[in-house]
Amino acid sequence: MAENKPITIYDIAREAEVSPATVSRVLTNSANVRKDKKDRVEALIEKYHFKPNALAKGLSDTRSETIGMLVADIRNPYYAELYVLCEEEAKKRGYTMLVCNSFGNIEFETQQFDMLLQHQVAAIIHLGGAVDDVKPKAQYVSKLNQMLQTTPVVIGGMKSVEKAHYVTIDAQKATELLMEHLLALGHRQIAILGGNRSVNSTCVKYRTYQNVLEKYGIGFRPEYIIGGKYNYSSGYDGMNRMFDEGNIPTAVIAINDFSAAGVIRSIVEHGCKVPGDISVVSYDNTYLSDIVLPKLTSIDYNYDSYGKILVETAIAAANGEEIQKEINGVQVIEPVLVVKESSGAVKN
Amino acid sequence: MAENKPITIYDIAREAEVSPATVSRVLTNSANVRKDKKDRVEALIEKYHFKPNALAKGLSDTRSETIGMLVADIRNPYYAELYVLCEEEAKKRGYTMLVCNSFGNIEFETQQFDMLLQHQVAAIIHLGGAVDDVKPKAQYVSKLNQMLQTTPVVIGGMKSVEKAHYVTIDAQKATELLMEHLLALGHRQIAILGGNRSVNSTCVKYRTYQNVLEKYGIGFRPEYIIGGKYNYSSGYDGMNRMFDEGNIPTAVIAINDFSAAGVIRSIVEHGCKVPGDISVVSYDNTYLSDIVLPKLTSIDYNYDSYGKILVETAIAAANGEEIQKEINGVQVIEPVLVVKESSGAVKN
DNA sequence: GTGAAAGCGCTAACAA
DNA sequence: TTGTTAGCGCTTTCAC
Repeated sequence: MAENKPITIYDIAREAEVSPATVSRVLTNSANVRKDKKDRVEALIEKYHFKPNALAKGLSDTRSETIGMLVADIRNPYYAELYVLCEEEAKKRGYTMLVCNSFGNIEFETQQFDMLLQHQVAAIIHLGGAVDDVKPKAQYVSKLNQMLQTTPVVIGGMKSVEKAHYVTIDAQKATELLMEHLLALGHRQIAILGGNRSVNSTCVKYRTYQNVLEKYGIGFRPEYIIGGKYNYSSGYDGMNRMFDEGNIPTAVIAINDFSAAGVIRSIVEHGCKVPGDISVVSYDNTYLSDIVLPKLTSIDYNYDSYGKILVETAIAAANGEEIQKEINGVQVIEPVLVVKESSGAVKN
Repeated sequence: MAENKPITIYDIAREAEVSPATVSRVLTNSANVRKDKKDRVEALIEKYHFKPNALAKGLSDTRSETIGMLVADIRNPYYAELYVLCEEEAKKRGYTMLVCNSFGNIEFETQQFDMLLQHQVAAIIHLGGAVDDVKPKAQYVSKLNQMLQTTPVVIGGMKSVEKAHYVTIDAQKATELLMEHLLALGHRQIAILGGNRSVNSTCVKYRTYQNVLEKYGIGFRPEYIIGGKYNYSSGYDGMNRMFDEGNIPTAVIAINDFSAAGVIRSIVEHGCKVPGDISVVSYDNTYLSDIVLPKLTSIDYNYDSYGKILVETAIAAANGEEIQKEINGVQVIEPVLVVKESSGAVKN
């Protein structure tokens, strides 16, 4: 069963007739080494497929080269996409990503933080879960503060604690884009569906929704705000409820692509057409939005730069650098409206 | 910027007036420690939120407690699901998962393997990418053999190298289930769409498809085998081609849920109904199959036990144990047909 | 330019 | 039961 003892710089050093320190030097390229020695060492590294032990490196270095990432659920394409982009950027800069899931459970979240801490990550990127609470849980805030004593944390969410770094989506702008798009199409009966008011961004979305209605002098109907979760069923159930109660809007804003898919199913099952009878738009523009039929008009966040900013900020913070683009600890991600098939002119 | 020096077992030891070894003992629960000392140590651990440095532990231990996992693309719900289940099982057993993506690129794959090796993972689980090649790439086989000298590898795919462990889906059985389901519904014009013959499981699926046709005395039509990739467009384009060429089957087997979604779009765009005019079934039964409209009849793999087996096997192999359930290095995952909405009786 | 040696934080003999 | 000590594999002064 695979039990060859892995080789070390000592083995290389011995065979190359140099000191371990010299091997280390060529490995890290940290100092000049005479050509011939360097060549000999490199040849042996090649010969044995030698890979320096990352644990030992991390131990002696003090500085680690891995970035921890805690997301709510990697199965959600929103997080998966962001993670992949972060990994790409991290790799480009010589870092490794260590991801894990919190599944929105605060106990679990704390455990995962500890795990990341134990692995001496240089910084932590945290998306989803406790970061999104309108009223942050005491346990989370205290854990966060504790972590911040040793490890910088970059949070995708609204600002809560002073020392952390924030990269926040402009949920207000996102909602305005959606509303203005629908209003321009002639919609006046607009519902917003899914999500929980205790979640910061959702709260902002709901509020902005109301503000825009008011601004355009459109009466606000509480039946048009249907809370829920962030999954398929929540969209499906919510829309079914509107049908059942006879409150049928001409357009629905779904809290994300999953719930939009559920909304569409409900609409179709009720014999209506999207967007012919009812328009459906959503936040996130994950690949789901292109798989659903019709393709979803949705809010994109320019994921490429989002991921890049997260990692850049994490690395900069890990090195104790100032983050230039940060205003009062926050960087803002601009949402972009992507119009596809699920929204159309209001039916007369 | 977060620069408090992290505390160590020495700090704890000093303050508790015991030796570092004793602190280590309570940490690992590896030996009896007198109650009062244990209490003092635990109190301090609590007080300082002390978390032992996983790198140091890994270094001294010789044995690491992390399992590396290399998947083709974590954004694919098939891999994401499996990863999450593996993480769960690993956690239950005190292991940490370190995931990364290969994106089907052999160079990249090799790099990621090296990264995992450097991190001294106890074992590697490898899904997708090079594992699936009908004719394994020389570079892959050589890398695999090199890794196997020090680290056990569990592969989700067909057997290629002797020393590795395999957990293989029974693609033949899966295809038989699909075919028999469609045949029972009266279909005789069945197409199979998407995927590449150079991929092992796909190859088996194609072959079995032909065998079943033959067994039932149904003429095989080459126009009904449409290769492609494993994504949405490949399903969409492939189905469009069938319409264009006038080869319109009454049922389509899509290589996975993504391509099935594309197939459905094409069908709907051509004014036909699923399953009224054309039935569509697929492999994998990821959550996509429930989001698509109609919900996809699909092949499930009992992911729970699949993930569990992967991790169990990895850990057992890491500990040099025999894998009981293995037959000649291979464990087989039984596919299960899940009938939903996208398949129905053939149209008369 | 290069080697010797100390140290990163932990575990695991080995003594006591 | 507990402390002392010697590593684990690497980096990094500090001399030379």
